[in-house]
Amino acid sequence: MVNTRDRSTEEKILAAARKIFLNKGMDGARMQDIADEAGINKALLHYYFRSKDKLFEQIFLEVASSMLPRIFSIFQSDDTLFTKIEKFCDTYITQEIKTPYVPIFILNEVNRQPQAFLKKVLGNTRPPVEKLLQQIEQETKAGLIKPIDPLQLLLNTLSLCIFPFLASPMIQLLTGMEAKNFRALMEERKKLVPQLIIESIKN
Amino acid sequence: MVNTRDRSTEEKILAAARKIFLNKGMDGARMQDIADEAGINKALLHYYFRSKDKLFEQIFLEVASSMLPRIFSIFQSDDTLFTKIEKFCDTYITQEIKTPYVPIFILNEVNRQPQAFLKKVLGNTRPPVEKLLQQIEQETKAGLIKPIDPLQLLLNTLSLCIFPFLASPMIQLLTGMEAKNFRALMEERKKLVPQLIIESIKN
DNA sequence: ATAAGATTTAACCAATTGGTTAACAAAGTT
DNA sequence: AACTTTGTTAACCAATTGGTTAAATCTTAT
Repeated sequence: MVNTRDRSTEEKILAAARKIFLNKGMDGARMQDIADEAGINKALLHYYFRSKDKLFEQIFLEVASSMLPRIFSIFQSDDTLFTKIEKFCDTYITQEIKTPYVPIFILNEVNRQPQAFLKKVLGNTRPPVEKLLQQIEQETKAGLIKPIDPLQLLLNTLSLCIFPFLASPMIQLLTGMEAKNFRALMEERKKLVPQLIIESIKN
Repeated sequence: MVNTRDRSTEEKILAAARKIFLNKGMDGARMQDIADEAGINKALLHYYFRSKDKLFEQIFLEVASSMLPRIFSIFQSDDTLFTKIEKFCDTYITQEIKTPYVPIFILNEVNRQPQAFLKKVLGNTRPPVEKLLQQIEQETKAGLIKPIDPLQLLLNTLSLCIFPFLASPMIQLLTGMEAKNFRALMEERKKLVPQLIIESIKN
C-alpha cells in the first residue's frame, strides 16, 4: 500500500535523479548528488530503487517515452509528407523548449550502450522510419515533390530541429545569449524550419 | 632530451587516450583503460602526464584545435557568403568523416565545464561569429540575399553539417546502415547542404 | 495502547579508481 | 667499467563511490 508520503518521497527521488542524470549523464552522476538534491539519505535511494543502474534505467525510460512515441506516431500516421514535417517540427521544438537537455542525454546513452538502447526503446518492434522513407519515395515518384534521397530529407529535418538543442549551451556561450532569447529563437524555428524544408522539395 | 623510444611511448599514450576519451568521455574513461589500450603500466601515464585532468586537457586541446581554427578562419575570411558556406560544409564534413566522434565529445565538454571550455578554445579573443553575422546582415541589406535572421542562417548551416555526425550511432542503429554507407551519405551532403542553404536565401 | 509493517537514517563495507613509491631496467656519459 | 639520467613496473595508498545493515522512527490496523 502506497500512501501520500511514500509517493512524495518516490517522486522527490525521481525528480532529483532526472535532474542529475540529465545534467551529468550516467557516468558523471553520483548517488550522493541525487540524494542531496532530493534532500534524503543515500540509503533511501537503494530502498526505493535497488541500484544506480535500475534508477537510471527508470529515468531513461521516462525521458525516452515522453518524447519518442509521439514522434514515431507522427511518422507512422496517414498525413501527407508536408503535414508530417510541419507537425514534427512543431511537436518536437515545443517539447524541447521545455526539456532542452533531453537530446544530448539520449544520444550519449546510445553511444554508451547501443544495443541496450535499441532493446529498451524499440523492444521487438521495427524502427519506425521505414514507412516514412517509403512515403517519401512514393511522393517523389508520383511527382508530388522533387527527387531527393529520402534519408537525406529525413536527416535534414532532424538536423534542423534537434541540433540547436544539442548545441544550446555552446550557442549561448558563444553568442552571450540569455536562455530566454534562445527560447524565442527556437519558437521562430517552428515555422522557419518547415518552410525551408518544404520549399526545398516543393514542385 | 627526447629520444625515439620516448616519443613512441608518449605517442602511444596520446593515441590510446584520444581513443578512450573520445569513446567514453572524461567521466566514463578509466586510466587503466588507457594504460591497457596503450599496452603499458598505469604508472607510466602519470610519469608522462601528471594526472587524468592534465591528460584529458591535452587530448581536448589537440582535438579542438584540429578543427576549430580552420572553421573560424573560414568564417573570418573575405570570401562571399556563398563561398564561405560551401567551404565550411566541405571542410567540416571532410574532417568529420575522418573523426566522427569529435562533435559529441566537444559538446559534452562544453556541458561539463562551460567556462573552462570558453577559456581553453578562445583564450581572450572574441567569439569568431560576429564578423560572419555582420556580413550576413550586410548582404541582406544590399539585397544580395533574401532577408533572414543571420543567427538562424548560421544555425541552419551548422545543424545540417554537424547533426548527422552527432547522431551517427543512432542513425546507423535505426537504419541498420554500415559505417561505409554512412560515409557515402555524408559525402553526398558536401554538395547537398550548400545547395539547400544557398537555394533558400538566393534572390 | 500496541503489535506489525513500512520508512528513514547513521554507520559501515567492499570494490573501484586516481595517484604514489620504491625498486629495477635501459640508455647515455664520462 | 662506473655512474647518472631516463623509462618502466609491481605493489601499495587514500579517497571516492555504489551498496548494505541494523537500529530508530513513523503509520496503521487491531
